[in-house]
Amino acid sequence: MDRTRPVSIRMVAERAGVSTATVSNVLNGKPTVSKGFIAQVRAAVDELGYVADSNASRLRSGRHSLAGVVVPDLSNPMFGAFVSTLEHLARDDGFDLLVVSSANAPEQEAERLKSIRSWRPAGLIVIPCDGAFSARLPKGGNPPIVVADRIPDDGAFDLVAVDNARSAGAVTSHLAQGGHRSCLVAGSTLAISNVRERWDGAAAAAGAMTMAMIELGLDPAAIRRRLHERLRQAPRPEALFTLDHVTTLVAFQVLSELGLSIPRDIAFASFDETEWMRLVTPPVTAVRQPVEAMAQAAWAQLMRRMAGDAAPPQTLRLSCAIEIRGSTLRPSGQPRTAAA
Amino acid sequence: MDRTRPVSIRMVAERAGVSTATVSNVLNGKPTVSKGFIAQVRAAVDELGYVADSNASRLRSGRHSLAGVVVPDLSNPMFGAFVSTLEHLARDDGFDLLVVSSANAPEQEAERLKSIRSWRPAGLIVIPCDGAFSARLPKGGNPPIVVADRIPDDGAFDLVAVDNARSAGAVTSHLAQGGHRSCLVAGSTLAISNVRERWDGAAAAAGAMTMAMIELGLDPAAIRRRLHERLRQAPRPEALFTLDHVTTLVAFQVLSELGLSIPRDIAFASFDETEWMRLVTPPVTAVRQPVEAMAQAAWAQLMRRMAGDAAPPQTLRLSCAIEIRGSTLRPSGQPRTAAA
DNA sequence: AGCCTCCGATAAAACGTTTTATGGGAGGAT
DNA sequence: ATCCTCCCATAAAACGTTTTATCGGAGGCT
Repeated sequence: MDRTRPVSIRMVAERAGVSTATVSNVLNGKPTVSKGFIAQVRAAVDELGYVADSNASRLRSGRHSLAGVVVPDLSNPMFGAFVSTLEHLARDDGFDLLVVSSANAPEQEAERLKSIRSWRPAGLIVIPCDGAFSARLPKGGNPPIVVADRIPDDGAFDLVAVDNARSAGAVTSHLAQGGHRSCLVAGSTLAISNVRERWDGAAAAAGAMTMAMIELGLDPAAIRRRLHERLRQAPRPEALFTLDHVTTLVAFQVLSELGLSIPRDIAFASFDETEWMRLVTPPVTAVRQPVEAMAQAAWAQLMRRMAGDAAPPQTLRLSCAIEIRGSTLRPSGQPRTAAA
Repeated sequence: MDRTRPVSIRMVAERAGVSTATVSNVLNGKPTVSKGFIAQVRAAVDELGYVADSNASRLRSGRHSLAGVVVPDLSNPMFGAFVSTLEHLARDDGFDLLVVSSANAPEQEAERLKSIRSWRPAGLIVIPCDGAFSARLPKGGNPPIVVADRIPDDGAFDLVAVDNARSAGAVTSHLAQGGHRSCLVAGSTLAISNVRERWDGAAAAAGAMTMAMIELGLDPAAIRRRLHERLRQAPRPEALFTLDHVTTLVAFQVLSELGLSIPRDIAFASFDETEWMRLVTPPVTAVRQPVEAMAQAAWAQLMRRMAGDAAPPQTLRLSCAIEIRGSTLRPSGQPRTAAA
């Protein structure tokens, strides 16, 4: 409200009748200050509502308490949950978080990385928007970086991700065992390592089931158009497996628009669960990613790096839970041949 | 990766064979530098990958490029979308965003406000966790603050919110006109102005419909328990209107667990739409809040304040869209008396 | 009393910038 | 040739901290 210059350590010192050095010593808990002065300084701080300027503090001491987070899109609930978890962990360790979004656009990611570096964060946690991440890293002393969720094509980074291939494979073999004979796998783009790994894993576990992959892009309108087109072609696949959040959402709507009944006309499964998948009827079979655990692992690793750990880059793969639900269960007694 | 001290303006100056002042002048586009030196400096900057330290810069120049955001919970998609929009707007105006979450807890909010202030942001956008917000503001020179979504009980703030009462009233009268004779309104807590305003608005527009309000708290487990309990009591209300995101989600599940069919056994409407409400069958009637517009208005107002605008605090109320869907439509021809 | 030690407080330097004030050199006018 | 003006570059101060080095004084010892 009041637009005056914020109180500085000098004003506190003056009010307490001591030097700025003493104020600093009190606030940082140095044991060299006498009882009386401690009390005086505390009083002055309270009266003035003084909070030390973290920037100036960092400038002189070199001790950072700021970390940066770069995510593709904050409005995606999964990334929201990721950042939220991170924020709490960081807080517990005394760090604040600078959050930027790359909007899934490589140029924007590059620019954000540069601008975030101007704050000299002690460390960075990044979910890159595609595999070419390391080329966009500004050269010149970068802080420690932990890459999460999506794997860059090159570069030596600490990585935290999920076992995409295994989980996708589990879904595919579940579908195959359910008697489905063809499966369309839909994802945004193979430029994203997640999608690539999921497709590879899905294909590898297909068994006798016929598999096809379709790349739909990142724009919801385009996804919708392309999927409409594909699903109207004969023969229609007996199962649809969507590999990421946006694709799943649009696909579910498209199925409904085409009047296809799940799972009678087509089975439906998704990577990346969101809450609505439990709420619809039938509920949707989905791979639930351990977002909180991923955030936790990423932060823990970053803390180690910030503390000076110089071990070689480490990769961590977390396993997902497969939630089998009604959307992939064969309607009892209905032989598939009759429906197709 | 490399843990050396980041390049400073001094190294750039040395490499370019000029003084630090000249480097600064080049980078800030001061017109007083000769062509030749500009080129030399640019080259040195590129070679070293130099990015000026925003903190040191701010310290000397007094020009800030950091703003703070305080939200109750980043994992709530609505707040995620809010922050996401804010982030893009801020970016366009050259600001970075420090994001903290208060976890809907007053003490945490107070602590976050204090810690965020240590970064000396140029301005703050806050969604408070309850009405007592102004009491938690640290005293002593605060930056301009815009409060969004929830209205504090006191204090002179710029406010951006939605017309809760009118929108809730519209839902209630829609229910009444549909022939429902009793309605249970469920919300987290009346300590949140939104919930209070929505309840007031809903009650005011009830007409002949019997209204009851139930406060369920913020904890999902407790919400679930209390709602189960209430809905098993006779007489069961003919309609359920939930006033916030979490309550809605839990309520929808509870209805399903109790085996109640929507809208035959009970009509269902929600404030605060999320994407799944369009996906379930029947789709859920909901009030859609203009989250992006709210973020936009909040940021615009904050920009004005940061530019020095000293006009008296201003309140903005944005209007919501009411999405009438299947969950509140009377099953055709079925007289309600037969169902109840 | 004289000396040494130690404790506690402070003055001043340093961090990486921007800005103000200063200074030097080139060129034009007398 | 001398002087005056610009123009462009720089030295130095300043921002709000922390830290190092200094300094004064109280107390204990001979």
